[in-house]
Amino acid sequence: MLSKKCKYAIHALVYLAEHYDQGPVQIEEIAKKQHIPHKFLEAILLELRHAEILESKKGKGGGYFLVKKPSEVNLMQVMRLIDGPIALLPCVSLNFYDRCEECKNEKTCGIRDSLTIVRDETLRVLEQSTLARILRREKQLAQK
Amino acid sequence: MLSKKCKYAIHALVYLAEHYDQGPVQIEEIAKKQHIPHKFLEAILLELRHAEILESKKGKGGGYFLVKKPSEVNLMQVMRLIDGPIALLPCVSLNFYDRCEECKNEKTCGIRDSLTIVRDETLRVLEQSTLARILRREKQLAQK
DNA sequence: TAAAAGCCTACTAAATCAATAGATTATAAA
DNA sequence: TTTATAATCTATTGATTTAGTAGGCTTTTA
Repeated sequence: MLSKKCKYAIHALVYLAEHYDQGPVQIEEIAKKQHIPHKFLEAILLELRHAEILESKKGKGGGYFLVKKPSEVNLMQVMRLIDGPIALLPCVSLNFYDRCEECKNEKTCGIRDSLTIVRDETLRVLEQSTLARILRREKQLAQK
Repeated sequence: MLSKKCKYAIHALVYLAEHYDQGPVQIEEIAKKQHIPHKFLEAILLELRHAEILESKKGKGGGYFLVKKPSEVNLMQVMRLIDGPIALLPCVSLNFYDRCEECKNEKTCGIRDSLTIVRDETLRVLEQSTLARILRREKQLAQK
């Protein structure tokens, strides 16, 4: 399961994608609209800024805004950044690989083989899930 | 990520599938062969017994054995049992559903929509990953 | 009847999660 | 140039989960 932090991050990003190219949005506004604790959100947005997904402006009229286009930010990036590995075991992870102590032979491990398929399918879907796509889908669903 | 407990459970089950129809296997044997702490494994196997995947025999010559066929036990069942939800958010879970406090409208949530696809793909693969299939795959990989 | 082997209850140390507090720094407008 | 605004940084904290451990109890079979 995703951590609350990661869920908050996604909601905040979708909100900022809705306000793309409309100038900075204050933490407080996002916090209120998305029901996220202000101080917690502060830390999350800072992390997204360090990852160069967001940028910020201080002082009056300041706030956060997307530096990447909504079509260039996807859930795979965000989840890896906030929660770490997407694979179900470290020995199956692409970005956070760690060898499996139990396995005698990683090459012939049947569990690993199954979980590699899960990983690849998951990555494929998450990579396609851009902020732009999420917004588009929301509008589609709202019309019905 | 899966918990260690869940990883241990899967390894133990694969081991028992290898010894299917060969009488009870003692906890100690599985613990040693799979490098799992004895007492921890005890608790895990008990849980699998309560879920009617395993059965046990007490006393000398006792131990654990599969009651289901290796082709009837899959990773979806085991993961749900040990780690709970497979979906990435509670509001997307089939077996552990919990409503999302942040969303105004769950029906039109674009995040939910993406994660529902991830869930379905993951379930599809995990359900196909039976103990029988894992064993078969290990033999295949070993031959190469 | 004694040894073997699983069963059950309780406890604990360490890590992670979900925040909160408070002081600091940068910016813009008055 | 001051003041209000808003992000930044450091640090601490309580709750929960994870990954076990300890120890006695019960059942079975040789």
